[in-house]
Amino acid sequence: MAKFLTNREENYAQWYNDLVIKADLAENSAVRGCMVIKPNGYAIWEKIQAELDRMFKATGHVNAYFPLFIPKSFFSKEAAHVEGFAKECAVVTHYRLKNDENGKGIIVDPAAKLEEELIIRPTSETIIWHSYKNWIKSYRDLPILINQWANVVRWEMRTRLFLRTTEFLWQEGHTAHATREEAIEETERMINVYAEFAENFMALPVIKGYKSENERFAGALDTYAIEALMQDGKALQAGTSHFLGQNFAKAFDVQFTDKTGKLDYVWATSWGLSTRMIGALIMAHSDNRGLVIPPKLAPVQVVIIPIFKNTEQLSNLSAVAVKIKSELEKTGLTVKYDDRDNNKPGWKFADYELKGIPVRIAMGPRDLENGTVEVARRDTLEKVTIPVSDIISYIPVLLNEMHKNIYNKAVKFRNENTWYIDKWSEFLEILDNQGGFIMAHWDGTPETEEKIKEETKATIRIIPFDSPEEEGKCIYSGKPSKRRVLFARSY
RNA sequence: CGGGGUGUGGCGCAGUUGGUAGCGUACUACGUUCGGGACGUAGGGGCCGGAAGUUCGAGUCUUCUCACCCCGACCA
Repeated sequence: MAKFLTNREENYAQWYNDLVIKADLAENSAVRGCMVIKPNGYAIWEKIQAELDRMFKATGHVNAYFPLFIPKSFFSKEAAHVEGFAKECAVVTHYRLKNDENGKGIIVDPAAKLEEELIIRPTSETIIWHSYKNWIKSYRDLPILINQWANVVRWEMRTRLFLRTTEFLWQEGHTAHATREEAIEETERMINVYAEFAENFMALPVIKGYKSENERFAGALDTYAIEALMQDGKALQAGTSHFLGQNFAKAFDVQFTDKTGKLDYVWATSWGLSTRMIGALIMAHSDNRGLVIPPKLAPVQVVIIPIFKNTEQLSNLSAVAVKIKSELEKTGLTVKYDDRDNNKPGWKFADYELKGIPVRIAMGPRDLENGTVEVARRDTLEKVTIPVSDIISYIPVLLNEMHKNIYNKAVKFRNENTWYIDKWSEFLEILDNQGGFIMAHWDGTPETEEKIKEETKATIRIIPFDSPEEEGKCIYSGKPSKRRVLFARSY
């Protein structure tokens, strides 16, 4: 096994895996490709959930829940959709076990075979549209703006903690609209929500854009995505929003009567964001000391550590610490006071750095005498000593400042690793050396994209919304192109 | 599914030409410590991933098998 945090350049994947495990976020479970999300990891997910949920509700959405199982027949109604997911589905075929007559233990009871197999949802479009059919008769029933927090299963060949697990947690929004324009507007609205979330809460700069035809969601007319750059130069798709057109409405026969009394199919969108975001957070911000959790998503934002020789000193320190804790909590922060005496302060410092707690307040007898505390920030590891009376005003400002700093650092990294390239040789050279985002011209054909993928493993991550029009020649074919697209190797 | 690697106390590892398992860390107790991952003393914990075989004797050799990790293939 690789040594913890020592071989980052040699093997980023291993470094990442070690970090996840050392920081106590997750571990492999007994089930192939599945992970146990441990309390430290789940707490981050809960913060992500809370913020996203707030944003969804602010944009008019409500939560609901649909079944885990999807009858096989539902799944095959939309041709492109089944094509896209067929290869990675877990299928339930029986509903009962029994004791083997030959003493071989528990076996599947052959008599309990399901007449129709059930698919464990890889995504919920089909089962949701089956319900929507019954809910929608008139334009007055629209729009339907529903989100679901759920688990899904995709039987990928290769898995990695948080980034691609067989089972993962996510939210999936499924909306139904009376008009094409309204649905497109919703698709755009939600990709903007995701981008805003990434930047304001994850401190993660992202690029918004369209997916190319090859990379589009199975069954969508258009897929918008946000892409982020990880520290090893690979791209990570962090959230997607799909304009589904009338594909699912037609597949599930969902028609409504419009204002003029005419029948029409409903327009749809879907959008999702998963526990992969935790992976993005880890890979984007962490350093060789461990995690760096952006302050707004940190389950514990401030930890107070007393430095003491005996119980008398501890109780003197505790009196002050507890007061600081409750004062900070009144401002809405989550604060932990760690007065355990089974670990030395130095051990605690290192441990909380590994776990990415944004701010550490240390206080010992010397501070008590001077009426001060030592405040250390995780992002820069800088320490300052300030008067106790300043803490309440100091910490919130510091946390804001840290968010900005972490974000700016990520922006700087991305800018330094974004290349505007016009020569194929340079394209190859950059992929082999430092990686990163490559902005290059493309002739717009799936064939060219496919060939580039075959030769370099790089794909078009996104056609940025804000990519300006300019005349150019395709980096691969030399044919004319009107704008640059974003190429990268990805997870 | 192909290529490579690893399976030995909770975690990280060593174990030579086969001789009946050890180190670091963690854990327990006591004492001394406590401003950047403390120290001493004394303890507890492993039939060496599993199965079969060779042998007087297998962590070590052979065959089979399982699991995990990395690289590919695959991946809204």
